[in-house]
This record gives sequence, C-alpha cells and structure tokens, in this order.
Amino acid sequence: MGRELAKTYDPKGIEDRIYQKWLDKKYFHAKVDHSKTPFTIVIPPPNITGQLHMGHALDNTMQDILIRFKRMQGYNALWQPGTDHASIATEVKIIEKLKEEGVSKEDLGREGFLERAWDWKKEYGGRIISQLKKMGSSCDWDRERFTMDEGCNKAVTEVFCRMHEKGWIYKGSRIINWCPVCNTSISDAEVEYTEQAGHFWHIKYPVIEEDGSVSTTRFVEFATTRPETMLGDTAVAVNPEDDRYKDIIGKKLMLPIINREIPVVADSYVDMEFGTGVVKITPAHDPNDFEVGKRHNLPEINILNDDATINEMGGKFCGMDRYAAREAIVKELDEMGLLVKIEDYSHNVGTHDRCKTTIEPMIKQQWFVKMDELIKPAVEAVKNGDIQLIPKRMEKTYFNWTDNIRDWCISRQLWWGHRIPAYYCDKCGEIVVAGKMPERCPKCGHEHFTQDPDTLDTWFSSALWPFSTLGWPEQTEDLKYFYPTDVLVTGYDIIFFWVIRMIFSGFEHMGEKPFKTVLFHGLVRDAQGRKMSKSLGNGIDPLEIIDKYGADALRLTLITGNAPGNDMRFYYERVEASRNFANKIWNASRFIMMNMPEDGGASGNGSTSENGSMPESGRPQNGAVEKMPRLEPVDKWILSKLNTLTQEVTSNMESFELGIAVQKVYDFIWDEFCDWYIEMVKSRLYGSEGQTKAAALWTLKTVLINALKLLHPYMPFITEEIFCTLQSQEESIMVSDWPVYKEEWHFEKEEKDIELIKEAVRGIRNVRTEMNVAPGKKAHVFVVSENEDALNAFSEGKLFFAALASASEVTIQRNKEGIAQDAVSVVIAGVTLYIPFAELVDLKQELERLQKEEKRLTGELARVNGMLNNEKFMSKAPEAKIAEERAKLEKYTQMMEQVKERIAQLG
RNA sequence: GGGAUCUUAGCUCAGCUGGGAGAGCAUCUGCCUUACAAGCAGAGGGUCAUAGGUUCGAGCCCUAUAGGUCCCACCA
Repeated sequence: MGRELAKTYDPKGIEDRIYQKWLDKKYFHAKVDHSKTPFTIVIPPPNITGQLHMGHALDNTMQDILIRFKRMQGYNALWQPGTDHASIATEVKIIEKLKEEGVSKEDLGREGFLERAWDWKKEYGGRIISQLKKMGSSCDWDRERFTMDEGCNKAVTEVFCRMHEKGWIYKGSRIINWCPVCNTSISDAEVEYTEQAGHFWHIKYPVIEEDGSVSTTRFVEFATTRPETMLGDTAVAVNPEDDRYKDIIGKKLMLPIINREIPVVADSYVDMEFGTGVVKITPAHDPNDFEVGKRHNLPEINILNDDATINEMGGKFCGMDRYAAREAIVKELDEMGLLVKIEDYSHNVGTHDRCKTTIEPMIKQQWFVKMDELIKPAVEAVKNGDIQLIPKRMEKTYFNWTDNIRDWCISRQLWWGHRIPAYYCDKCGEIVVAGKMPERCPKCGHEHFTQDPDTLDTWFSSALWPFSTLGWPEQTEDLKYFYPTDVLVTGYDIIFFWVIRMIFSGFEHMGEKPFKTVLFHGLVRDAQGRKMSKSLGNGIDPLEIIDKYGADALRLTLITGNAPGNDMRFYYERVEASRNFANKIWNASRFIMMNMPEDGGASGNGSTSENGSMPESGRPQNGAVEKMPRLEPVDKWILSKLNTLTQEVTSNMESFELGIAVQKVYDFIWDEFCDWYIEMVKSRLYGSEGQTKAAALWTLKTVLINALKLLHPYMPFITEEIFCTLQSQEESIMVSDWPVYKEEWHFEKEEKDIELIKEAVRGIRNVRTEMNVAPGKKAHVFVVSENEDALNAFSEGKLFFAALASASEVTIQRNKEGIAQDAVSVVIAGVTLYIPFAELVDLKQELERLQKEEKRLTGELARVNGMLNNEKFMSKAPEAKIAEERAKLEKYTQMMEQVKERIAQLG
C-alpha cells in the first residue's frame, strides 16, 4: 500500500526531470509586476572559456538560495544570468588553439580572428550555462545576456563617449605594465608579484671632470636588478640630504657603452640607507624612475620593442632579447672594469596574472579613466551604509583600495573585446570619440578616419553589468523596476576588479547604487587547504560530485559550516554527510507515505513525471491541507518547535546567515522530527484508533511539508520530489509560500512537558547502558513525583516509555511505596524514576552514580549561588538573566534534594 | 613596509550584538527495533594559542607576544 519510493534516495534522473519541469513551467521567469516587490540578483558572469569549478558552484548555490527564498516569500525574484567575453583569457586560448593549427593571429587578420573568436563563443559559451543548470540554478534564462551582445556594446560605447565628454576618460602617455607575450598593456590590478631569485649587480659609472674628461678614478657606484635597463638611463639620483654625495650633485657621469652624458640629480625618493644610496634612473622603464624623471625633466628613452627585445636605442644590442642583452651588457661592463660585484638577491617581480610572464614597465599612449572624482560616491555609499558589505571587515579592504586609487588603464592591445570608439583623422590626426565613424574631421574637414585599434579592459563592460543587462542606456521598464539590484554575491578576490568598478559606474551612470548588499564568500580549497588549481591537479569537478552524490548534496556541503568571506575545505566525507542527510529525509518521507491512507486527500500514484497536464495556475495547497484535527501533546510539541524553527531560519536567512539557517533545519529534521517525533507517534500509526492516528498523520505531513519548504532553497531537487509525491500534485514547492510563524501553533506547556519526557527517556537509556542491561530486556518504570504538572505530563506520555525506553509497564505515583529498594534511579527536576530489575543491581555502583550526580549538582549550585549572591551581579545584570538564574537555582535545589534522599535510602 | 584574518574536541569547522563550550567526520560500546546500517541508542574527548587588561561576568571587547594564511605597496 501507499506510494512506492526507492529505499535509498537516488538523485540521478530525478534532478534532470525536475529541472526540465521548472523550465517548462517558466518558474524562473520574472516580469515587471507592480503589485509585487522586486528582488534582483545579477550573476557574476562566468567567462565563456570557463568550465564550472567549485568557486562557481559555491557562488551560484548562494545566489540560488537567496533567490528561491525570496521567491517563496512572495517577492518578484529575478536572477539575471549571462556570460563574460573575458577578453584576454579568451584571446589567449584562441591563440593557443590556432597555434596547434600552425596559424598565428596575424595570419588571420583582425576580421578573420574575430570570426574564430565568435565561433569559439558559440561552441563554448553554452557549456558553462548548461553546467549551471546542473546545479539547480533558477536563473531567468530567457534573459540571458553576453557582455558583447548588442545591448552591452551600446552601453559600453555610451559610457565611453559620456565619460570622454566629461573629461574623465583621457588618452595619455604613461608608464604602464606591458606583457611582452600577450603583447598588451595590463592594468595594475592584473599584475601579480612573485618572489624570484635574482641577482644584484653592483655597477659604477665614471664621473666627468670639470675639464670634460672622463675620470679614471672617480666613480659612482650603485646596484641594480635589471642591468640591461642602463641603456635607457638618463640620470643617477641621490638623496639631497646624503653627505656622501653632496659634492657630485649636478655633476655629469658618463653612461658606459652608450657613451651618453647623464646628470646626477637629488631626489628624496632615494633611500640613503638602502644599498649605496645611489639609484640609476630609467624613466621609460620603471614607474618610480618615471616620476623622478618628470620632476627633473629628464628625457625618456624607450629601449624595448613590444616583444621585449632591445630596439635601435640600444645600439649594438638592438634585436637581442632582454635577458640575452642583460648577459651581454654585464659581460661588457665587467670587461670595462665597471662591474664591482654580483650578489644573489631575492626580490618580487611583477608578472602577468594570466600568462605569468614578467611584465616590463613601458611608456605608451593609453586610454585611462580618471578616478579621483568618480570614486567619491562609491566611498561615501559604503561609508554611510547605503551599500552593505558582508562580512563587514571587507570594508577595510575596500577603503584600502579607494584611498590609494590610481587612474585606470583601460586600453588593451587585443582584438577580442569592445573596440575603443575613438577615430583618428587620417590627415591631421585629430581624435574624435563617437558612437560611430565620423563623416568629416571637425578640424580639417578630411573624410577618412582610422579607428583606434585597441579594445577595452574586459572589466570595463562588467562594470556596467547591473544596468546594461536590464536595458540601459534605454530607459526600459525592466530597468526602472529591477534596478537597483538587491544582493551581489561574489568572491572577495575580485573586489577591486569588479565590485568597486560596478559601484562607481552605478552612481555615475544611473545616479544610484547598483546593489544594496554585497555578500562575499571565500575560496573553496582542497582537503589540505591548498587552492584548487589546474597546475596542481587538485581540483574537484563539481559535475563529478553531482553525478555521484547529487546536486543537493553538493549544495548543502558548500553551505554548511561556512561563514561569509571565509575559505573552506572541500573533501568527500563532507559530501557523504550531506548525501546521508538527503537519504534521511527521503526515508522519513517514505515512512510517512507508507502510513498514509489511500483516500485521505493524498491519493495518486506518486509519480510526477507522467502526469504533465495538471492545471498550471493557482498556488499550491500550502502544506497543511486538511484542517487541523484534535492534537495530542506530542503533536503540539513538534508544531511548536517548527514554529520556532521557522522564525529563526527566516531571520537568519534575512541576515544572510545561510550556514546557520540550514544547520538549524538539519538539526530539526534529523533530531527532533526523525529521532523523536516519528518514534513517538509510531504506536499511534500502527494502532487502529481513528482520531489519534489522523492527528499524527496530519502532524507528520504538516511538519514535513513545512520543513521541506525551509530546506528547499538549499536542496531544491529532493524537496520538490517529495513535496509533489507526498501531495500527489504537480504544482511546485518552489512557488509555494514560505512558512510563517503561526500563533495557533504555539504551545508552551506541551513543549515543556515533552521535553520533560525526553529527559526522562534519555535518563533511563543512560542508566540502562551504564548498568549493561540487555537491550531486549524490558523493565517496570516507576515515576514518583509530587508535582501535579509533572504527574500530568507523565500520565499523558506514559506510552512513550515502552517504545523509547524499553519499559514493560509504567506506574505513576506520589511516593515510592512498593518500589524495590535495589531499583536503579534517575533524577530529573521534580521527578524521580525508579527501575527495579529482576536481577540484583549492584547498589555500590548505583550509589557511586548518585554521588557523582551530587557532586555535579554541588558545582552547579555553587555557580548559581555565586551569581545570585553577588551584589554587583544583582544590580547590573539584566532582569531576564537574573530570573533565568533563579529558575536554575530552584531546579538544582530540587534535584539535589531528590538525590540526597535517594542516597539516604541506600545508605 | 602597510593592512586584514585565523589559532576552539584527533581532523574540518560553526559559535549573531559578552551571560553555563557545539556540529560533522573519526574513536569506543551496544543494537539488522517492520522509514533509513547512508541507520539507531549510548560514551569518551576542549585551562577556546600565550600573557595581561576592561567587566558582576570574556571563546567573544582592548593591549602585547608567538605561529599560520591572505591582500596591498614594491627599495632601485
């Protein structure tokens, strides 16, 4: 009888079927509806080159939890999805692929290359999306966007033109970070410093004497880690306070090999304590030297080609690679007697975060975004709490960046991306920034232009994501309704790249913040705590986990026991624990369904798949289907517990404490519902009494359904499967109402009473184990109390002792008359239980047990009395706390009396 | 050099605004009790890194120390 469910939960098959149903029913789709409050999340768009990794899995699980929660709460929940073109990452991959075919990017030309890139996008762009679907993500796929689709392109151009107009985008000659392998400039944020073993070459330059001759005796010595840059030296600097060098300031030196006269300048940038206190100045190839050069009007001599070979400025080294040139120059200096010594030296070298190539600072014409004004509202918003960062400590990281903000280099010498909308007059070179190719030059009237070959930093378009995806620059209904979005969920590692840039872009172009809250998560690490990486080969594929344990188990694993912004370790035992929990719910549900009558409003074959023609409209029956029957105390107890749970979980989720919330649901379902409630009502289900059985079934079903709802955002698939099967309905749990606190489900007395019973049961189980009583051996339990409430509670709960505490019979009485002297006793507040066994009980052991308890109680009493007798505590502690302690005092005093009495009996 | 963060049971981690130390896994002891052995019932295990301080009261707040992790800057 009842519905057939497999003995263990097998997510395979179920998950795909359910997801397809959700898609078919358009549950994920959100449209403007002014009768509802919107709740919006924009997805951090994954790269089209990407494959789902644990970071995505975590990020998307958190977003899906929030979206599903809010959707059930009645919000108009929109989760806006899309992908990112990821300019440099994608371009690098395509070039790699072309290389295999023996073709270079230049062979194809710009047009040909872009064609290949779009092919790539078509082929792989969808892969990550289908993987996100495997996770159960309830994104509105009808709204899927791409950072290089028509709308986003329009937004990018619009922003570029506007900011240029305002003077906040400018073109300038600056020192930038150049990657000689990717052949592009990169922003400061893309530079990754790694410690490398290198050398410190001590070199000296000869002084030019008054008479113009090169001295053979006077030298200035310094040390460098990049001797080849000497080709571009235009000065040597010392600290103006440095007495050692005061006399040579303003003198000239002879730059060896090149034979160029360079001055000695005084600049406070030089640290007297470091090395010899002398620094060679290469303005074209070092950011600090560049600044010094500006201050002293030094020439900037670029000595490198884009591929990091030496250019014609390097004389005979022209054409050599930078490292070959280094060797040759050192050798030559040595031969000239100018190399003093070589030291081993370990230092930090800037590398490109994508390809790990050592970057080369160079002076280039690039486009920049002026940051000083732009950043102000973004700083203010976080400062005054308009935008909330969770956890709060992320604010410090945020301000640390904004306080030291530098202009943002946005041009990239790449082809895959948004081409800069700047056009150069072929005749006079005039720059026109516009949405399309200008017709004639405003300066000279010429009609031919060439567009800037560069593209924009990939983050330029992602910065606009929260509003470009909603239709901006058009003033769409979607934009007005869904913007600003509510929560941004992302890793703390892209706070500078993305979060800050979205914030200032939102204020600048929308006049309003892009989101109210940023919820950060940490990194998912491997079992040893290492970062998961391709090179280490320690990555765990989320799809593999889903295949083996199910998406629900994966999701639960990623959320439990993790606080916002904290890294976590991922290992299989944790997934197993989650899988076991899924199985636990499955079996509890199976048990309930097995006991449901065929007719009781829950008939049907339990399968949801072949019955696809259920009415689509209307809310589901919202859990408690039938009207509330006459309940037993234990039913009221679990309902009351559920009520508290509902309140707490909702509150935790509203404050983004997702891990805490799900832990509570887990504990409730497993401990309270399965281990206690189900065990306590079994006899009522097996018996044939109509009313009490119906009440038990009603309660089982009601509590289960509500618990499933609370769990649904975390484990969407299994909760859906059970929800539909249990109620034989097609309508989804994901569009059912979120549970709320119900006054009529609040039962204070019953909660107290059942907790008392539980305590007694635990006490009996304890002594039985301690006394090595065989599990099959039943015993008579005597309950002795003078307390009316307790007596009532026990007479109501009498039958539980047979099922839960191996009682053959329960006798309730006001005194211990007729109870054998050698019984084992259990003391709980106000009640003493006696269990006489047929065999003689070791009274010595019993006495020892009681004495141990006496000792424990003595300690407790001392602590409580210590507080209550402390005047300062009494005058300063909150009243509630004092009342709590008083109650404890009463309880322990009572128990102490009982224990003492029992000890006296034995003694 | 600047900053953040962590140090809690054998392991991995929770512990929200200060009010009697928790979970999962592992270990030990019993149980195939008709939902579940991916289970049930019990048990052991922590001077919450160290030293001070504030407080009636500190795992939680402050200071210092030790060790770990990360971010930023980049001293040539």
